[in-house]
Amino acid sequence: MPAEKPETRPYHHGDLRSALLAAAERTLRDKGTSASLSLRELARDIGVSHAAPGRHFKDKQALLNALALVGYDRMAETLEAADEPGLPLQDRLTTLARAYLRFAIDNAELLEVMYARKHEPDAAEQMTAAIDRTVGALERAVAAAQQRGEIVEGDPEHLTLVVGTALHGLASFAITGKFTTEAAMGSVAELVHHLMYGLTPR
Amino acid sequence: MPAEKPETRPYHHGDLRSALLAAAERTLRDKGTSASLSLRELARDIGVSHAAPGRHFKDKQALLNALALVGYDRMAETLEAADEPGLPLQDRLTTLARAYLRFAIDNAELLEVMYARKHEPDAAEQMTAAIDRTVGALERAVAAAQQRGEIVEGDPEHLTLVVGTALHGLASFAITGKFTTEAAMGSVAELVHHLMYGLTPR
DNA sequence: CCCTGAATGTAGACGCCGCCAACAATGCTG
DNA sequence: CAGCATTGTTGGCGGCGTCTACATTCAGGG
Repeated sequence: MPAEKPETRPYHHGDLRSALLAAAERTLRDKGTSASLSLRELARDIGVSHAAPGRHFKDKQALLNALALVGYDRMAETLEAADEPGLPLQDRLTTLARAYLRFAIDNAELLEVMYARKHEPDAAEQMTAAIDRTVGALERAVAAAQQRGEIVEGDPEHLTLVVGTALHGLASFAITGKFTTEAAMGSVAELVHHLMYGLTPR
Repeated sequence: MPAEKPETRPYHHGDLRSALLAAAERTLRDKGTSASLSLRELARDIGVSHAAPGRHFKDKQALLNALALVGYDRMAETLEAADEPGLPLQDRLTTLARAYLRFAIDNAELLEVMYARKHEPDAAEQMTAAIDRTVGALERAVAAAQQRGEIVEGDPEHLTLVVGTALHGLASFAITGKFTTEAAMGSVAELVHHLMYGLTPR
């Protein structure tokens, strides 16, 4: 019988790439910001050498990019799961808005990585595609309502922009601490109402 | 005649704190992101020792906080200068929106620092005050229009939120590259129109 | 006018980091 | 099963933020 555990580590991890992304997300949640996230620490947590991450991500930014894509995927899934195509637009938007806001608040650190203004050179197209998928949920809702004559005519993309910007802005405010979670969630219904009916009297 | 310039450096810089902030902003503009901003490099640029910045900012985050406050100040000034209180709300908002968007695009890196979700412990109140001053420009416009009966009744703060979130969201999209500058600027008028009159037919 | 303490800048060190290159173990495929 | 690509390890380089001890300058009261 060997003096030490023989199979402590099989030399090859098996799926180090996924393990790194998972560890990064967990650490991100704990530390609270992406700046204090170190490849060496991730490697330590997982139990591989400090240079091992380099085999899967050419540099730290590459890992952050991959993490952002994971985030977009998860966000799109969340929105698609929350969507209720049967509802009239106002209720449907309110539902989507709540889901987005909830996700943003629960994953604030991940959003920071996703919205970081620095993965421009490459990976930009993957990023764009991921964003479009997210916005798609809103766009479908708006387009459907428009076809039912529920809302004004015009380029659906422009109308979606109104909702998208408001929503994104609200989430930003909530994340950066201008609101409490409750205040932000509580504002959603009224916000959507104003978007639907405008600021001028009828 | 002395062999070397006698007054190359007066030992005490005079206003190192301001010099650091200025250098930081310049470097930020060049490098493009706040992550690659080093106290040691700033010190080198200015010509002081690597530990000198520590006399004015207890750590790197403290410098970023101060930089954020500078940014908020400048932004508020920009908005206040652009505001035209005489205009009807729609035009007034469009003007303010354009000014905000222009500032955001021209100072994208600074905005990244301002909206960073990490200076929570202290400095939070200064930050909040700075943000309120910025939002104040919008709030005044909305309140004035409301008093003139131009727009619906209700808590002005809530109505301002509608405009504020949409604006902030649009700026975020523009900054992170979802739009070109022109596309974003071109969307402003229509966006404000939809905010004023809503999505539902009249 | 100098003396003394507070501000401000310097020099050096510590530990951490990202990244690179050389080497070792493993998996895969012909 | 031989050989090559993949994956992980070790060691090292330079840069970073921060701390401590020390040097210089400034400012104000005797």
